[in-house]
Amino acid sequence: MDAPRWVLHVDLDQFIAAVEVLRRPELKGQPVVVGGSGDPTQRAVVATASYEAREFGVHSGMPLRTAAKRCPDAVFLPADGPAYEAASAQVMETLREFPVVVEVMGWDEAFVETHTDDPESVAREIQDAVRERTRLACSVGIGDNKLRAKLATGFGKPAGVFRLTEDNWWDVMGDRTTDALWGIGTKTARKLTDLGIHTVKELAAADPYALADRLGPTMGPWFRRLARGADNSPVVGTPYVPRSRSRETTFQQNLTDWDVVRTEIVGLARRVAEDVRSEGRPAVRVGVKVRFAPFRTLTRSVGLPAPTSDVAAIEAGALAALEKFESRRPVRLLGVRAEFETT
DNA sequence: TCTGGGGTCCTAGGACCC
DNA sequence: TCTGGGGTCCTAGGACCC
Repeated sequence: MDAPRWVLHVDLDQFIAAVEVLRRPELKGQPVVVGGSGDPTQRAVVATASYEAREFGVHSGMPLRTAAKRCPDAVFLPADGPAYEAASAQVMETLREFPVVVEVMGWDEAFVETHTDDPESVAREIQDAVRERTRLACSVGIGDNKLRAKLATGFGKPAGVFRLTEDNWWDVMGDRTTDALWGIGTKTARKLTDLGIHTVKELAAADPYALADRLGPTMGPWFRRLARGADNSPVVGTPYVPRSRSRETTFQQNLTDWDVVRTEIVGLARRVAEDVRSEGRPAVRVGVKVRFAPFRTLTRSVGLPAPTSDVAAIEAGALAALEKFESRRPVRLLGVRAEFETT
């Protein structure tokens, strides 16, 4: 009677590039690179590259300058946040029309929990609905939990469906390197290699005490559970409650005048204060981030005397945090962050 | 590879208190 | 005052993700 629980992970294909191609059909089939202000000589990185651009080795996170070297004929476009937000909202609205729980994970992805005997059919229906409503293609991962659904999506791209469960976990994942797991990056993978652990299978069988010793009491055992595909976290449909709000800027030319640094911090603090006000909850702590040239990043923060959404108080907090820095070396980036109370 | 912007969570050291 | 042990809070940094 009760149909089994399935988690679907819905992920738009080359989302940002796809939105751009929709409003400029002449770009279809061309290498498109979106990021920064669209000027590849600026300090900025690739937000999304179309599949055609990826053929040239261009990928997200890569400096635009590098992308331009690898693919000089690519069309470079500025990132247009509001346009992507609008497209994303349409997609999420479409998902919510199904009798499912939707957890939004970002502009271009969401988890969907459903109870059905035929998850592939639900996945296809979702793909059709999204394509019909937004003209965007998505891939869907099907899993018996969120972790497996998320990893499954990668095997379904582009525009496909893939199911990853306890049954095929070892066949699909066992021999892959540990960084194939969601939550293991290059740093952790390297530490694991030092322990003689290279593959998912090896991590799953590793000594939990050795892992805890090297990677921490929480993270060590958690990585081992990841390698087994274990995850009992729920799909959460309730609105997301942010823990912090922040603003930061990388300057095209490093700042050398500390008066200018102070002015910029005040500007960022005002923007953050606006975000705090619109959040409707007071901030309890304010932090400042400084990236000195060439690339050393330091942070300092202060607790506020009392929880507040007041612009002047947040400004004063940011300036107090800034005063904690001793170095006056050239500055590449400045950021201001406000933290809300944790409940 | 001359390395964005917006987030989350964990860890570790020192301060402080009993 | 040659000095233990445990708990908690604050702060900075690191890793990861989209």
